[in-house]
Amino acid sequence: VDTKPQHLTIHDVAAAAGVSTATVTRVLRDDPRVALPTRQRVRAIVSQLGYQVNAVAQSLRTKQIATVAHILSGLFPNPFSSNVARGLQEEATKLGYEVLVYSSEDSPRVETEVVQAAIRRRVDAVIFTTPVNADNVVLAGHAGARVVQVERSTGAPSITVRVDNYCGGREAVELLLSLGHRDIAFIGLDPDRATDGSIESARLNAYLDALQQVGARPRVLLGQHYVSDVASFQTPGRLYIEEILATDTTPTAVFAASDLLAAGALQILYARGLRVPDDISVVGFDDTYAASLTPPLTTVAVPMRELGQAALRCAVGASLEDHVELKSQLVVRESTGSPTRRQVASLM
Amino acid sequence: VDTKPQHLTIHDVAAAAGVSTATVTRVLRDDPRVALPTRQRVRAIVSQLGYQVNAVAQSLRTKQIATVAHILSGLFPNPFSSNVARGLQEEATKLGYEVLVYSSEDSPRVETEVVQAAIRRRVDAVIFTTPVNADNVVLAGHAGARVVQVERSTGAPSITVRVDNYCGGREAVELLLSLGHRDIAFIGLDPDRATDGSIESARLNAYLDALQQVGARPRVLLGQHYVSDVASFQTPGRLYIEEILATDTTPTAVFAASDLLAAGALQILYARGLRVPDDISVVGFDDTYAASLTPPLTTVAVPMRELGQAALRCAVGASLEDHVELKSQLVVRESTGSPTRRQVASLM
DNA sequence: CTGTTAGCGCCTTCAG
DNA sequence: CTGAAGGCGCTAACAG
Repeated sequence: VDTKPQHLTIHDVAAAAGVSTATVTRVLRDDPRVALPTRQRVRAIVSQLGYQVNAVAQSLRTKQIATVAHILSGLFPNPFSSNVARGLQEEATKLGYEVLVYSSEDSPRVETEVVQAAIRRRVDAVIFTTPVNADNVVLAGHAGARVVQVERSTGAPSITVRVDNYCGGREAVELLLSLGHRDIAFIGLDPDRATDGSIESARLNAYLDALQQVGARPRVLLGQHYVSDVASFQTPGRLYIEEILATDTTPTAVFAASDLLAAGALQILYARGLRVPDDISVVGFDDTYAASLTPPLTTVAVPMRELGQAALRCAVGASLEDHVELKSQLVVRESTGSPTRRQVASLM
Repeated sequence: VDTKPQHLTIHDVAAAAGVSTATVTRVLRDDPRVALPTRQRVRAIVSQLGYQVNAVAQSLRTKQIATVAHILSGLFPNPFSSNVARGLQEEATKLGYEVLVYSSEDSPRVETEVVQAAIRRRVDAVIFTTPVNADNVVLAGHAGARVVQVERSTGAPSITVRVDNYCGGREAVELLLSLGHRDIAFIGLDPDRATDGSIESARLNAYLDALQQVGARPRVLLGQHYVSDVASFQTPGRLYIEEILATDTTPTAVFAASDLLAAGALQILYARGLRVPDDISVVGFDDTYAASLTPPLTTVAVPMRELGQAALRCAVGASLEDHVELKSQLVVRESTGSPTRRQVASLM
């Protein structure tokens, strides 16, 4: 390792093999019209020299970029974004694409900048895992890139990949109902305060509809306490559950709209000496932290990786549909059980 | 939006502005030797047309790639990798670089492939957050890229960025000691079974040394149960703590070599009806899951984001040092307390 | 089957 | 201060 090991070019290879550069390219690209001996000789030289084509020159010439941009929000890293990113990665590798990752840092200005950077790179597609500003998704589209919005989306038209939150919510609440619970509280973020409240609405409506169907009275606690710091995302869960515990009758179950909210709730319940699920059942949503919590949390698993995979497939045109909707899955762990006699008695 | 909006070139801009392409470039690159009126006219055309330079052509010509490759292990996504990735991202944006993310999937073969892909792209640097095979880091170096290994490293020489795990471990155990604990168990992975056991060793040795200094007897439970599935990483923690609880005397505190292990331990403790920290104190390591656990876990915070930032700075030559070592930080939460009379009595 | 030629879009001497 | 010309490394006609 000396100073700056200049990269080899096809000219070097051509010279070493005693052929023209055109022949080298043909061998590299598996063009059949090259005599076998020539082919072998070139191959030998290539591997002997350790030559690697210059993908930059190649892209310029062929206009094949084989790269997609993945723009994450400022929330990254969180399990959701990370898992989506991972799925995307996997699928990209599988299909021969590479991924440029950017973060919008939740700022429209920064988002514009990264979209422009992606455009300059002439990426084939721009995938937003939580876009900030509709104009930016339009901008990406105008530049000729395919555009995909994952889970959350602005009004801007594009391919979308999301999960059926309503259905997942129904399953969660219906599990509680089937266990015998009738006094079930809901804690979640206020749909109207979120950038795109559709996820929050779906989960909340699923809860309301499920209760209504059996004539149970809802108890909704919507987050006024929005906390943007990932490190203290449990805090709202703690606050909501405290409000609930301050009422005359404690519900027999709580449906938290996210695992993080549930985590906060579990902490308070523990501090108050209430056992889960003996004294109160808890269900989460996402299946991000669920398995690590105490007790292991029953939750609705969002197929994060699959979202990423689907997003990539759409991004490179390997999918027929333009609007994919994936199903969530209920995962029953140890935080749910039937209401005990004690609880039922206290309700009378 | 018609069919395929051809990208504009510098020629289009030049024609529209009635100047040569050379002038357009100069304006774009803020070359001072362009008359003000000309400059303004070109600028106007550029923004009016929405022209964006073709970074591919630009890179080919200038040989400035301004891109680094970040190769993650198959463990990704986990909070560690994700946070490192995030720090890297931030710093890259700040310094004008872009990041290509790859995953080695823990396979030497795949790792070789992604390193080659990075080389073909002529990236300025290759950053490994958990390299698999030393040959691949050598390969990257041979190709003229700067190479950085984060936290774990193979024997191959390169820039390294890591954290002082020994020091962090000492602080954790010394906290327990200062609280009055003398019977402290250690649960962790066996250093000899890890790819690069230096992290595991450092944490274990810190524990052993700290106990030795006060003459306390160590109780080490090393993981024979290695689980590679992220979804069930709590499992080992559960198994180890069960082994501990099966002994005659229960320790008054447990030092878990990672938050995930601690999470598993907390779950078992809860199931057995033991209160934390009243009956037993628990300390973790990493500060990944700690804040979400029940009770909020006292742990040693690893500066993951800072690792990523430092890695990027080293990767682009913006750092003076070639071997960075960052300090961890003890974060005291609610899982630690003094041993109670009951515990002390039971030890007699 | 193989070589020659002409660019991809941009930047950078070198002249004017 | 501005333009013309050449070339980065590779590929795709087009000839032989």
